[in-house]
Amino acid sequence: MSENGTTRKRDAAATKEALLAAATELFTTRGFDRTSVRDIAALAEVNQALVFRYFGSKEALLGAVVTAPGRALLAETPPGRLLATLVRETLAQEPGGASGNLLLLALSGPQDGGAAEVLEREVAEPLRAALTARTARPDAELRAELVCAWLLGLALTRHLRTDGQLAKADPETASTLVLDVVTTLLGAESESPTATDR
Amino acid sequence: MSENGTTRKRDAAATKEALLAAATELFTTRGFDRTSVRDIAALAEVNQALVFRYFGSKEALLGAVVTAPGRALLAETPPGRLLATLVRETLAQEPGGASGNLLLLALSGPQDGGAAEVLEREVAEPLRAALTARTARPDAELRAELVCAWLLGLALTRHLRTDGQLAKADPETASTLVLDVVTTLLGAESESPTATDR
DNA sequence: TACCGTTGTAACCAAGTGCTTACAACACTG
DNA sequence: CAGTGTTGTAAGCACTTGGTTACAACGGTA
Repeated sequence: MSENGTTRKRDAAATKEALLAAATELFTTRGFDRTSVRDIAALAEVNQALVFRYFGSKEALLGAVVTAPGRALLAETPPGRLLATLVRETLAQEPGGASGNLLLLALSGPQDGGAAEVLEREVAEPLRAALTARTARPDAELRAELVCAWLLGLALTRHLRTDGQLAKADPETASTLVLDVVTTLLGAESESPTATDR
Repeated sequence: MSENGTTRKRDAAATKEALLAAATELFTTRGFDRTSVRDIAALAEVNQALVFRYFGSKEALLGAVVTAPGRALLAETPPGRLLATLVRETLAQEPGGASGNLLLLALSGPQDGGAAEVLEREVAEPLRAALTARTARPDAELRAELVCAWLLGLALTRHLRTDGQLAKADPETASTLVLDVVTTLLGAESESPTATDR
């Protein structure tokens, strides 16, 4: 029996999801190492042994947490709109919010087989491909990577500098500014640079 | 006596520095939580209790580690050259190297009073000031922050994507590309955009 | 009803953590 | 020489960690 004296309802799917939600919350706010399996289980109101039953290990739980949003984003966004969508969503995200935390979590995690790899495979790589395809320049790939780097920096800046200009500015204004420059960098093959990627 | 049977030479300054060097090495490669005080002491070939004698706590050691390079860079670079210097050094840093690790360490650390704050105060803030001063535009501050964000993204991309285009490309080519675009963004008040900030 | 696989629980383990403390070895000063 | 403050050492404390295990409660089936 749990601390309240009753035995929990038997619902594997529900407890698995509760665990996943709690882990996402704690990993993104405190980081991986500063979050214990017991913390996660407590927040999910679940016995800590169940983490190992359902996910195998703490590390695997992290994998599950970090894989989900990447796949979701890629699944629901057509490749042609990736750039504009990402720029707008990046600059519209709440400063200090969860998605920025998740990004940092992924980046500072283990390089191989970890969160960063998923992010690279599921988001960055398709994005670069889409950007590269837009231009005929010989150094298209480099330029695409420069743009991706900017996107990364923008996301982190918006997340970390909660009272900076980027956080205060109108998302649409900033997006336009960025997209203009990006268009220049990628080679303005379009006549209406502000409406690219549509 | 230490493990080899002898007593260590008495040199407070030297052991303190050895500790600092070892901590920098381990913190940047493994991260803060995955590095134990005993690990640091072992690498420095010093008794672990000395960490607490000289730095007070593990957290304070991190502070010392992270404060040093920021102050050094700002001290030896004239404000007018900050941008060009940073772009060039960022794009010339060895992929996967120490400075990128230090950056990630700072960003994922605690927000308040931690490494990120020092970095902001000692590097980012003066840089933004220098960039803002260059332009008469009303949204100069926003544009400066966009540039800083790019710099951050570039540093991280170069660090993390060790076999990406940015890592492979000629640093000077990439720098020129970036500086060109940045000059456009900040308003091309100069006649020779590639030689800005000199 | 009896059975059995699934789900949940508590107690536990071995290893490691940051940090403290009592003490020994040394280098100075008088 | 004795006395004193500094530097280094070993042992240990109190606690947390990820992970395991033996077992109880349950729900479906036959």
